[in-house]
Amino acid sequence: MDQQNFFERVYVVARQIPHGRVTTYGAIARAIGAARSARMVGYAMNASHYDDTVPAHRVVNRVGLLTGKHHFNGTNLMQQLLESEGVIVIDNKVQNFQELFWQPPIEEGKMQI
DNA sequence: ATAGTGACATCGG
DNA sequence: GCCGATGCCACTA
Repeated sequence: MDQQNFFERVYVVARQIPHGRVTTYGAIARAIGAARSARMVGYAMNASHYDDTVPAHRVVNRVGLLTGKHHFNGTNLMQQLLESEGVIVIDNKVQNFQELFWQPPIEEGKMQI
């Protein structure tokens, strides 16, 4: 299928993020069965700029910090988008991150649970 | 084929 | 509890 590429797999999962929720790079990495490729998830997100169907602004690091905001239109666009969805963001950090955190469906076949 | 890089995560001091 | 260093894997040059 299309998800033969690592990037596309990341996009598929990222698109599953519910509106007003956030997730982490590591969570996505695990969801696609590449728990140790969290860095690549962010890398894939960078390429997602060509695909506006990927809500990269809903993906943050494990502490809820908007590390990738610098890659957006250069300003607080990422924060604005999150706040627009009801996510409180203060100082580039997601508030209630633990509550808003959404765990993507783990592909059980890819990873041992 | 090798080397360098990166929007993370984890361990150690 | 905070800061520094290391590991990790896929992509690009």
